[in-house]
Amino acid sequence: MQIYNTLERELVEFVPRDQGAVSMYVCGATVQARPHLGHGRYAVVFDVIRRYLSWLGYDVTYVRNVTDVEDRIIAAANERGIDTQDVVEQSYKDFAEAYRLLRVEEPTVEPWATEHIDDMIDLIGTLIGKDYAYVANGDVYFAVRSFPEYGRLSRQNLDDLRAGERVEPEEHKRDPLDFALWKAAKPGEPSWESPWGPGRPGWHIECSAMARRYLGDDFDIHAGGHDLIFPHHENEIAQSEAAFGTVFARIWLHNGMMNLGGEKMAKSTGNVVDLLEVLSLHEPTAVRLLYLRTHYRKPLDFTQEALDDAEASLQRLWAFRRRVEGPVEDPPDAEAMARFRAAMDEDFDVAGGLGVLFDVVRDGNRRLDDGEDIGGLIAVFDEIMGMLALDERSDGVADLADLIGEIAERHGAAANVDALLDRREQARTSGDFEAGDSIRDELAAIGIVVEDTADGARWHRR
RNA sequence: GGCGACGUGGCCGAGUGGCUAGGCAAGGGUCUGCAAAACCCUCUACCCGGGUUCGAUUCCCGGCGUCGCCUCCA
Repeated sequence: MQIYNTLERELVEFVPRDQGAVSMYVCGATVQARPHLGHGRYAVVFDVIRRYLSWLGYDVTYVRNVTDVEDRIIAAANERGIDTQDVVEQSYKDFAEAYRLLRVEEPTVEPWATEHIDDMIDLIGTLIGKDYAYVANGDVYFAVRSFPEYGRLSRQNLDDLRAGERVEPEEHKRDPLDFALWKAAKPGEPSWESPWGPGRPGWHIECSAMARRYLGDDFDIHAGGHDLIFPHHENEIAQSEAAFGTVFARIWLHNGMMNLGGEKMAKSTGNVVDLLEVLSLHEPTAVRLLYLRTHYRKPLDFTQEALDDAEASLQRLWAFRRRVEGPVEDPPDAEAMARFRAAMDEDFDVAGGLGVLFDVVRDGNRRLDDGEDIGGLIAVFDEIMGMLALDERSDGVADLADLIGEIAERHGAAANVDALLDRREQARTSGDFEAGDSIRDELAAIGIVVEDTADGARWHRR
């Protein structure tokens, strides 16, 4: 299997540290506000990579952190006049709900930054002890120029960086490029005791501390958004490798940004689409498919057309599966399965894999029309759809039963769709098409599509 | 200014040194009381200019364009 490693800027053969197991760390969200579409993308894209590795048989340890102490959380709390804890709690709930709707699997471990302050303090102490970091007025900074490898990930030359133009006046850095490991407490901010006085951790240190705690040194995959390459991931490498003298992460994966109107979606610019809103207006699985249609490393422009497109193609997939009832016993068609794997093995080319899936659908439909048995293709289909977690709808329309009940009452049927369809059939055979059509229309109005087939009427949700 | 990515048919979007990716839309058809849904068929593209090659959308060089990072960011 080949994976694109940002560190090398090329495809590398994947060889895990421990045979049969994969250790993976993903930079999760800073819980400061509601998630936008970009957050959904990183979550889904790395979820699929994780699922694929598991599907291949690897025992995957998947760590995704929660940043619950950070400048923007404090800013959000001040702005709204509430406690930082309330900001964190609400935002975390929103993220969790979005992940659930998108069918993102729970991480193996979900460490919270504030629960690992001791680990961070230890790490900072080690860095100071090795002269990679220094204390200044209660702050602790990492001395970038003490780490010769600095800039390797982002291909940046220290002298070319434009940092320093925005150094805050209260900072006491020796070099403008130095970054904070520990920030001295300010009034009204959450703080913890430390050997350097009360304060709170800088942003980058948490990932170094938590990744090491749960995955050790030299773990397999570190993933995150493309915008994290510099400075976040660059700084993580510097901290970890300076402190422990070992390789931090072997492979770095970065997902492309979600764009809106051709420009990056980011809260700071207001150029965002609210994720939970989209998920409430559209089938979440279609949003998942939207993310998956584009290779994870490329930018993805969000448009209504693109989402409608994804929704329509998802309907095609589901419609195919509806043509064959129940699970199949047959072994998956080997050729199709191999084509799918070949695509996925080349840097997780999910879009290419979806092409294989649609080939299976077309081929399957054709052979079904000819009255052939297509168990082997259905098995492939189920395998792939299950692996990608596209196999079922994921919304929570709870009041659908009530709506069906209302319709049933009007037509004197039992309160379920099948009874209504029986009713419609009676009406049609007695020539009362008006009554029959009315049932059909009313069901359509609540999102239930009636299909008349050679074997009678069937229904499904739109 | 430095670093980097990308430019594929109406739209979206994989991939490849020579052999129709795929999806959506559109057009045609099958089915049907009507309709819908569903299914089938059709639609042969790779920014521009050089170069390498028997042959380039695919490799190399240059240009143009779009975007990202260099400040918080998935």
